[in-house]
Amino acid sequence: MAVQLSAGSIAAINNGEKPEDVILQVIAVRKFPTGDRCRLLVSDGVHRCGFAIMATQLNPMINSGEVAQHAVIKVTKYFCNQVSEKKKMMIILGLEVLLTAEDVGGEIGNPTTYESGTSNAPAGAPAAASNHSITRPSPVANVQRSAPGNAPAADGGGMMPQAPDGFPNVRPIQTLTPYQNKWSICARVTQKSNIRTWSNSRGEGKLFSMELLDQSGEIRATAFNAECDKFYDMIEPNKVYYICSATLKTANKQFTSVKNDYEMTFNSGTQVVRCTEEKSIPAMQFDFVTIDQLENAQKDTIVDLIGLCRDASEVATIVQRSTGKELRKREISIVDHTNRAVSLTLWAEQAEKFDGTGNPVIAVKGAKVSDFGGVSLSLLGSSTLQVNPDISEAHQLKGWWEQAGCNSSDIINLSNQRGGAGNAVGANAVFKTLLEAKKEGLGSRDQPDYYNAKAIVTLVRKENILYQACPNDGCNKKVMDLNNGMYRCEKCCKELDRFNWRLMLSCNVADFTENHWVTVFQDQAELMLGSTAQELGTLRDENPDMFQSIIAGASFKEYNFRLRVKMETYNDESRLKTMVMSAAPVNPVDLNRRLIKEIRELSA
DNA sequence: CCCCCCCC
Repeated sequence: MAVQLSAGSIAAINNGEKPEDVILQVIAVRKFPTGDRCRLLVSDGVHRCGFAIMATQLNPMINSGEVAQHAVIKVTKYFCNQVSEKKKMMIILGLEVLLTAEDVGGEIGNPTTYESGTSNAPAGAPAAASNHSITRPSPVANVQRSAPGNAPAADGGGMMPQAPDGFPNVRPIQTLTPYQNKWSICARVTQKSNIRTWSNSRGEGKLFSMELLDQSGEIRATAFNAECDKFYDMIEPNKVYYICSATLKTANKQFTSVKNDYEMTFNSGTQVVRCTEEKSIPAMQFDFVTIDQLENAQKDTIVDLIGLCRDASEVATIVQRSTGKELRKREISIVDHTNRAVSLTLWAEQAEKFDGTGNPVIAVKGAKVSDFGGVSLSLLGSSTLQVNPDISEAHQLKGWWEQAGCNSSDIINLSNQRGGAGNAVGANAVFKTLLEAKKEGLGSRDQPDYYNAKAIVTLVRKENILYQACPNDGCNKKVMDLNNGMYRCEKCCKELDRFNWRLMLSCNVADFTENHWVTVFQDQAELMLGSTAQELGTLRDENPDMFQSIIAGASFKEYNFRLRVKMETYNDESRLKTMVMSAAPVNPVDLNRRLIKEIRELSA
């Protein structure tokens, strides 16, 4: 066998040595009853020992079956925790699989169970590891020896920065658990929230939270009330800090995408000191998806994304339905080399400060996927936005844009600006048949329901499709013709000498299950009739035949509709009203794209 | 001790 187990390394590690690149055989994999941590029973050919814990970010290797019983692994990065006086834990932060379970097919050698306190490797086994710890003295380890009160063996092979005075030894974030309290970390703040207040039955207060990153992993930390005041100003995003003495508790995965079983709460004893020797601490880590991958992303997924800002809207004010609060937002359209564009909504300060001039590269961490308009993205309080980050992906995108992207005529927008079913790309768009919508009772609650449906226009009611509307900006209320060349708007309380024609169609739409009457306003109606309201207003009197034929011509076309259903009460009578939010013609190009995709999936 | 993250 070409691969040799690191005989004696289990004893060496338990004796406080730190051999590098330890080659071990996996004897068993055990899942912890809580969380998703895994423990390995490993063998070095001499001893077997269940002291190895896998960092959770390595779990994919277990789930994929790479790390399985009998596989031979090389542990490239690890860290030791002293659990009790005689007991150590080896936390595996990095490993390579040298031989798969099939390659090996059984247990190598005849190892005996390692008993803590056993002196060295038995005679005959090479002391594979001991040289390393002699040739690579660790400054942190030296500090430990001179400070016997501290927990020993906390350096992870001499890679950890030196803690400042009064701080316990620096540990990798991945090794923190609620069961030890003598630790420091040296971590970069990759995300910092605003201060938020809360008030509920359990009380009220304020807090801010942050995400901390080092070489081993990440953790979320929260500072409440007094600690919120104490640390909010000093903690700056992207800077590196030593942190010690905070409370650890199990993270509720429901509320966070941070990859750690635990999270940190600052307490009155928590200390934070800026670290300026920060080179070894990684910067923010992105896990970018390309925009074409969003077509198949589930709604509410959290994603990292990088692309060029091809367009940005002005800041708009909207009213939050639940609270009546005014919110400010800005929509920006992001493109990447997959020739796809997606809309990203920025909120509040981020919306106001954003400057899209010059097509900057936008890197976003932790944006939420929404099914609005097909697929779109929204920033959350926990998201981070970087403009023109100095990373290779950004430079590549800039190059793509200048060479090809800016001239590309075939960029497909996954988010329809009209806010509707769009091109109906995106498996997440909720499509229903008209019968399903009816059976599910959509629109029968207080709030409107929205859904997408593919349907054919069967009939457009000819009567009253046009009305004379107030031309004042954003008013569009029906005006009263005073028959003296003047038109009165009751909303604006003004008499004006002109009006705009506006459309309000009543259409019957049908799919193979059911038909509904729907109302279609201006923009969508113009699209469906292929004429502007102004043209139609003129034609109605000047060329009634053509007017009629335009209306007739709107029938028997197929659309992906975005529909809004709401119960409306008029004269004590309640009935469901369906309104067309958007209508995207089902065009052959999109059909072909979807067919090709479906065929690929079927043949895969 | 929060855990909301909006609107079309």
